[in-house]
Amino acid sequence: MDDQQLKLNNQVCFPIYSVSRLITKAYKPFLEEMDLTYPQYLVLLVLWENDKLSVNQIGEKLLLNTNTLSPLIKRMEKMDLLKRTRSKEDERSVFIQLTEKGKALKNNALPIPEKLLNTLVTEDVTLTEVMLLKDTLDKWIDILSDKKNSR
Amino acid sequence: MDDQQLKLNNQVCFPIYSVSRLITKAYKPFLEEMDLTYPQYLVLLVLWENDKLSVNQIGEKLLLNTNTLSPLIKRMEKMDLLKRTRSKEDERSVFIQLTEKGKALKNNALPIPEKLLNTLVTEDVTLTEVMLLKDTLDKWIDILSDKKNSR
DNA sequence: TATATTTGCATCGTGTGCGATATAGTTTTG
DNA sequence: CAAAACTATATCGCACACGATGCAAATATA
Repeated sequence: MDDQQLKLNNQVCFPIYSVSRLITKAYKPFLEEMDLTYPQYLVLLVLWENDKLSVNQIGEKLLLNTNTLSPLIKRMEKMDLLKRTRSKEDERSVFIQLTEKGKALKNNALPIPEKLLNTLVTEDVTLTEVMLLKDTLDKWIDILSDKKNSR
Repeated sequence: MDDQQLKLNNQVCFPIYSVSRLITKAYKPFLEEMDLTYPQYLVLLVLWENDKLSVNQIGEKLLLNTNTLSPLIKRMEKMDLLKRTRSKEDERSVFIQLTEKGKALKNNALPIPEKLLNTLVTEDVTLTEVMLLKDTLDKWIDILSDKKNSR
């Protein structure tokens, strides 16, 4: 039987899986200056854009569930990057807000995206190509996450 | 200061990270019929293509280190999918070989790549688009892993 | 050839991801 | 209005990833 599709080199998903890990590794030197992991950095990106969100709201933006976010956010609270406050309107909700230290980190983070882009955009990989890739990935996120259903 | 680049929607790495997790989730229903996780499936892909490899050789193909592979492979040995044999030429090396059960799983796996592709190739995302994406990702793997240096 | 270095694999600790489940608070419904 | 259904968050268990480190075997070098 034809098993060409089972060959590693013919897989589309494997390079996505690998590149994802390699990119996390590429972030590492920049992030560890701030004592951050990549998922923690993502939480900060969300909060820098829109402070005071519930755990769920952060999860919707990052496509992560509370069973991942809860401990992650608690570690960040321990690092004094944010604080957790239970909502008074709805006692089930917990609002996440940046501390001064958390807000201040934004300045340190400003040069990071460009540094990463310099690694990823080269002779071999043009900016146009990267934009096309992002387009495809964004469409896949729509297909694979249940965003559509919840709209 | 301009912080547009720090916005989540302008990030290229975030969709890669998300899609990687979403694809693992898309594999799940097919893989758990065989009691496999995605990384375990990747190890099998490698071994179906080329049985009897050392732990290091598998790691080179999957871009994973032994600290990840060792426990993973031990779990697969416990599931009777493969066996580990210390090399006689070089006592440091451990060869990994499929058991009959491990070989037999290949037949169950044959339809998986097409099923995944049916999920990923739709009205919105053409096959051409997917091929272009794979090209870009493969180039990034070359850039980000140290493959070049070790050649 | 004795010593230093390198190599292949493994273990440990930490931080995710995520399915399953628990719990408390809120809303719906008979 | 009381019971049922739902919701937001948290906890638990398991399986990765990966940096740091350990160890034994192999290789290089003085």
